[in-house]
Amino acid sequence: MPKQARRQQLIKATMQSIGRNGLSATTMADITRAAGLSTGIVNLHFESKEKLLVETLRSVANEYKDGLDEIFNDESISSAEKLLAHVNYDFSKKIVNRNKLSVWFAFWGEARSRPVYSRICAKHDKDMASSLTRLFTELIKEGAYHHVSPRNIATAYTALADGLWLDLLITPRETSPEQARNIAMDFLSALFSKHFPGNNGNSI
Amino acid sequence: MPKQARRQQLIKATMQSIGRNGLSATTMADITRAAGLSTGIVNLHFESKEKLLVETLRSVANEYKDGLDEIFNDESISSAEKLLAHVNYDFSKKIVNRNKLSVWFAFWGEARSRPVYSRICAKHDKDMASSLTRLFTELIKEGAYHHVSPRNIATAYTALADGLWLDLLITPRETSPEQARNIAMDFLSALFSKHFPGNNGNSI
Amino acid sequence: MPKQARRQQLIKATMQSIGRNGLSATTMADITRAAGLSTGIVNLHFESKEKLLVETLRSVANEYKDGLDEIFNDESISSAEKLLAHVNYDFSKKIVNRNKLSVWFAFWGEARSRPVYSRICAKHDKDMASSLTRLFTELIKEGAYHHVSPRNIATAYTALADGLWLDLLITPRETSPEQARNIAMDFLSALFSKHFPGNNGNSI
Amino acid sequence: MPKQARRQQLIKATMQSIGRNGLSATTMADITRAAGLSTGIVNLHFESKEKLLVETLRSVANEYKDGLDEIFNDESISSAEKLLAHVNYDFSKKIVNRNKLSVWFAFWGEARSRPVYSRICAKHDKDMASSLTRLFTELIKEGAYHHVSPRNIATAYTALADGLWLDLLITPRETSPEQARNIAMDFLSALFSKHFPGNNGNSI
DNA sequence: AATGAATGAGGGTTCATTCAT
DNA sequence: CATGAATGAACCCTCATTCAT
Repeated sequence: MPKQARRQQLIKATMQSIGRNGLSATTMADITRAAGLSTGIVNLHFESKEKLLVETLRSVANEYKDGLDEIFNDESISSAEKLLAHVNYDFSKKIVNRNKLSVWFAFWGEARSRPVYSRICAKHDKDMASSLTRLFTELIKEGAYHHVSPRNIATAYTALADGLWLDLLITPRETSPEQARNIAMDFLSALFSKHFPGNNGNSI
Repeated sequence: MPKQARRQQLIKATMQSIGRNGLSATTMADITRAAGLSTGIVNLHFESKEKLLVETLRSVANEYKDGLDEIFNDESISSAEKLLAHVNYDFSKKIVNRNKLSVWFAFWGEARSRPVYSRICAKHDKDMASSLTRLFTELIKEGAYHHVSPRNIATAYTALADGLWLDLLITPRETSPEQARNIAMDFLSALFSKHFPGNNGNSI
Repeated sequence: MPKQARRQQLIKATMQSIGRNGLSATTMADITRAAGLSTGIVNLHFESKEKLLVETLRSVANEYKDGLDEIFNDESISSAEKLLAHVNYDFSKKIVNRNKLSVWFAFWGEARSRPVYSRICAKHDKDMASSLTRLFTELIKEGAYHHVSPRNIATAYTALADGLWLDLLITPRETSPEQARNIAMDFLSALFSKHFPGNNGNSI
Repeated sequence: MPKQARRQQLIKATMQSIGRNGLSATTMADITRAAGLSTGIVNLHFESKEKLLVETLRSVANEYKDGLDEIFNDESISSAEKLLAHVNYDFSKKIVNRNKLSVWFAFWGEARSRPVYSRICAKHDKDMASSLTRLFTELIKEGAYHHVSPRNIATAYTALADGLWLDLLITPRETSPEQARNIAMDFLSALFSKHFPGNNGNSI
């Protein structure tokens, strides 16, 4: 089995275990069992548990970013359409699932005391913010006058999405991805009513 | 020393350790050292580490709720003023500090796989949501016509605040509590321009 | 149980295990089992296995040195008598036994690649050499003319004793402590026939 | 590559690793890396690590013995000259070097608890002792009257040489092979002044 | 013959918990 | 009540060995 595939297999098993047991209760034995492999395999491919965890975080972050980049780089659609695609993406099955959300919150919980996690999360946030800011800047150029800076709108949208993810993670019975998506769209409608007029009321 | 005081002392030490070391690296020894007490003291007063952790989460949640209740129950101020006070409270020194934010995110990260944490967080969210919903309902009654349901506005605001807390936790150098507060106010201004006209642009 | 006594107990158990199993096959489990204590006890009292091993080496070295110091400091006997006592000591039951000899050779075998061991052994050798040199110097002063320097005689005696210990360790059936002692005495007789005339032939 | 050459290559790599890292820290990976070969190679040629180690000890012992046999079997020189050659050999570059001394002491340290090592060392000692005894017997026959038995002189010389090797291994900065050789010669001079008159004082 | 990815028993260490003082 | 020495299960990691290639 190719080296990269093995690493990916182990990262996937790690995400499963974090999803099922939480980060603090995730043991090497859990991970290797989930992968159907032997005890020593992680140290063979990642040197240590810690490095596997870091790669797992990086993997989730990169996967998220890659999906967004596809949207951002699509030159056939307008900025508003990109934003719409962004929201749909943020609350799609690919992103909103127990394992991946668990990974995000697990590492956010530890980030403050682990510089490595912190750096990865911070860089990710920065990347996301600058892409979104560009988008909002263009929307405003297109005539959507607004007194709030594009940068702050970007921060607000990201915060809103993260907060909605929390609801989806903790109270999945009371919040559906669909509802969360509509709430996010209502936020955009409130700010850019010309670009997103149609969603009004959907989130109810 | 009175029993309750000792328990409070240990809960405080736990918060400090979670703030400094993260939940997964917080040991009983860390906690008792931070409290200046001996090894066995936690098991004496809380039976187990797990129960101390649960009480710590409960303590942070209750403290937050108590502060809000004071605002909600203040009959001398209007709904709009209550909302303003709420926002100010959410980003005040009392709430936004390393230790307490660390506790929130630490337990959110583990909540999915620990029913006890999940239940506490879910109940807390529900309480907050219903108070906020009532507030937004009244604002709308007061003439702020809006097509989004009060319930969803409450969810959105809470999500926004949680997401901003994440920024304050992970990138404290790039986000100040003041900025976060202003972003939250901009959100309310966008929805309730009549009640909150003044903040426009402050968040820039 | 007093802290020092516990440490001594563990050092003794370590010596036993090194004597029985060799250094490389000595596990923490062996040591704690030999001491009749639990798994974690070594890390509680010595922090790590490595530190326990170092303390074990130091203990054997110090015990040897203490015994010799008693002889060296005894002002009621002559230099020649001290030397005689030294030889008797070197091949006495207190020094020549499986456990202690095993410790010496185990650490000598690892010394070259472990600076900590090396330093301890080197310091010990230096101390022994200077004491012995003083003794030989006095013997020569007392009229035992000799063309070999006292320092070199000391080195030679120490080397001879160490080498005889090796025989006692590896071929205990073919070499008795008594024989080894006599061979060492023959060596001294050859160099200081006036002081040690009587042993001639005993070693046969 | 011929089978014997490969085995020799691995034995050499083992000696290097024992010299550099010590026996207890010598892993199969160290050995195969030092040999520039792959992981499984040792088990292919030696079945197990243990057997490779035994062969390494045997190799060092045999090499030492072969060199001595050349001296013993040289019929063109006298017994005294053989003894002189023996001493020179014992402290020559071929014998006194980090790797080989490390091997000797490493296995001596483990010999007591490993019958295989013990047997090899004991046999080696016995062989050496009998050759040396023969030599000393002849020297005594040649008129060097001595009251100590040839056997014991042999034992003493061997012990002295081993002990000097220890100095060379542990405190190489304070003892040179040259000095050690001279000390050994002084020992022989003291016993056989007629045969070895010249070294007097060299060791100073 | 040689490789090196994979295995898994066994190692040292940590740490929540206990209990005699 | 409070202490802290002692316990031992469970953790992560190492490394000799195997075997498909």
